Amino acid sequence: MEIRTQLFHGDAREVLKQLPDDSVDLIFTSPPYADQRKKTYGGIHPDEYVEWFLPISAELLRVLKPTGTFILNIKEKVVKGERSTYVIELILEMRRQGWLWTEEFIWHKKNCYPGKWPNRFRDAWERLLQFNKSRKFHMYQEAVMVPVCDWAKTRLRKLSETDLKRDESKVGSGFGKRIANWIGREKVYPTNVLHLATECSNKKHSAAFPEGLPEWFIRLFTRPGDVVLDPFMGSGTTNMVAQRLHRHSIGIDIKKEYYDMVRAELEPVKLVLFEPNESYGALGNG
Amino acid sequence: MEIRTQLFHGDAREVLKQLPDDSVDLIFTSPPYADQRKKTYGGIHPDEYVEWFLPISAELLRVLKPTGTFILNIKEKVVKGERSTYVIELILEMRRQGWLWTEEFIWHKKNCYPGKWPNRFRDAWERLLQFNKSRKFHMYQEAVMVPVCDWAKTRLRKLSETDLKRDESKVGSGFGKRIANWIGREKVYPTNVLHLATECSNKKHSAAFPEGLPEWFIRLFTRPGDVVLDPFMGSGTTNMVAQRLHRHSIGIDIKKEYYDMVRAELEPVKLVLFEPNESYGALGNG
DNA sequence: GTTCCGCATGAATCGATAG
DNA sequence: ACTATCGATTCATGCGGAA
Repeated sequence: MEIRTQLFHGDAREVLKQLPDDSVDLIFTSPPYADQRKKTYGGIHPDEYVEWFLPISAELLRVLKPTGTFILNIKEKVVKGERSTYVIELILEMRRQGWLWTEEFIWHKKNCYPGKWPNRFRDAWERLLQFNKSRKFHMYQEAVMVPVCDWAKTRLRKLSETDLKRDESKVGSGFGKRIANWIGREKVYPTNVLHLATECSNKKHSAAFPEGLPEWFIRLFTRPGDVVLDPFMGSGTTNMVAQRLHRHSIGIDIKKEYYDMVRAELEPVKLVLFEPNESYGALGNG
Repeated sequence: MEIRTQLFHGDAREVLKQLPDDSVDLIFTSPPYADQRKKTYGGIHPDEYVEWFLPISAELLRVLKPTGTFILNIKEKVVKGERSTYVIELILEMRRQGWLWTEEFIWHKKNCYPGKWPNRFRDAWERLLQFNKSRKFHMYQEAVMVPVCDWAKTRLRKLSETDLKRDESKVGSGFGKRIANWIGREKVYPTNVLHLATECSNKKHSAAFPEGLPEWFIRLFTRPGDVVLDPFMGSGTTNMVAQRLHRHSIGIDIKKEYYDMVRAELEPVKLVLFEPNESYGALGNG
């Protein structure tokens, strides 16, 4: 099967208008957090965040198939000692827009940012908000089943603590490279808590989230040949994983630097490129 | 030190009015969850939940010391395939009431309720919303420090007692010996994710949360001799832990059956009982 | 080819200092 | 008074180099 990876350089608010209605199976994205990443993106003030995001989510609602799913990775920052409320306000506003707030997954970050403060602990989790267009959405639960946890007993004696620890962290995601070893064993369905480590000091590309995160949701909500969209692709993790899993994908980023980087890393034969100075072609469904 | 445990039988909305201003150091509670079935005793309809809770949170704001903390254990239900929004609406309304939404802890339930649904996974987490009256609240972080590396802690908890007590000579791998080494290691501050198992032990009454949950917050936000309040005490887990940790505590429940049960279980000499037909005495501060 | 050890690096947050 | 910038704090992880 020929897999297309379409990259766009431009503002998500504008580029999304070029995409046809009901054409995407999964939207997985991690938009710039409020006042975060000022150097790379502009940095949106917490008070303006909902207002900024709503036009985008309106377009996302339009391009998503009725059976599709939108996963929004986000976490509110602390302002003056309080958690900001823009994320929960966004949930309420998106429901008014027509979205269904189906579920909230938790990404439990195994290695969170260090630090010590007198009034709070380190923040070790982020939200993965699941929105849907209708109650009848596609979900392929078997694709993310995890082995039962009796493996530990058999491996405990052989492995060093270091190996044990590292294997375990991968088991939490269900996507350790040793997963092949567990094929044939009894498997169970996962929960709505994902236990992954952030990928730090990965020199090639520093992503906001580990590959295991989009991988889990791509497996869960799409099949090979489906279309995955990330309107804030950043280093392109979502598109890279989609390509590896044989899903078509669309990536958008406002930063030329990211656009160029992802273009260089993804397999060229599968790429379809769109730049602002070109005329946008019609996009077919996957 | 003489520790008082005051139990009230009655409606929290009424009983709380009897408590003096600025007299409580920590409120830890898990209120009755919303229930769609209107007939259910004690259940509040999701649409009426915020309206029902706000008068109570107003009283809680009054009785809490300016340096105190309110921990609200709650999780929204699924209604017609969607997560209800009453919890996030409650956060917004409580802020308007004057509360500061300081933090949201996650209780990651190690063994969550089993089950399978076509469109969602098992729910393995609950919210622990931290509200404060002012930005200067007491926090005793050293009381909840954990051994280095979360995996070490997890490993320790997972091991059975025999594993821990086992003579190192019997363990060819040296695993037991290494466990002992970790115990003496340096400790670090925890994160805002708590990884506790639900208690499925042989308890007569099923508690909404394990003892470890109130214990962690009681240690974190109070010192011995401080006052802990649970306006929906249920089986009295919060008060039981408070008593064990030498904190004064106040428990309220509308169900006579719970009130009687907790009264029977807590150490009688430390109890101060209040029933609706008695005149409420003045309550001293801890 | 393993195992072990050292080190850089994070979607962070606070408090102080400066405009 | 209010916002902007900066240093200090802190720890799990992956990577590279050494034994």
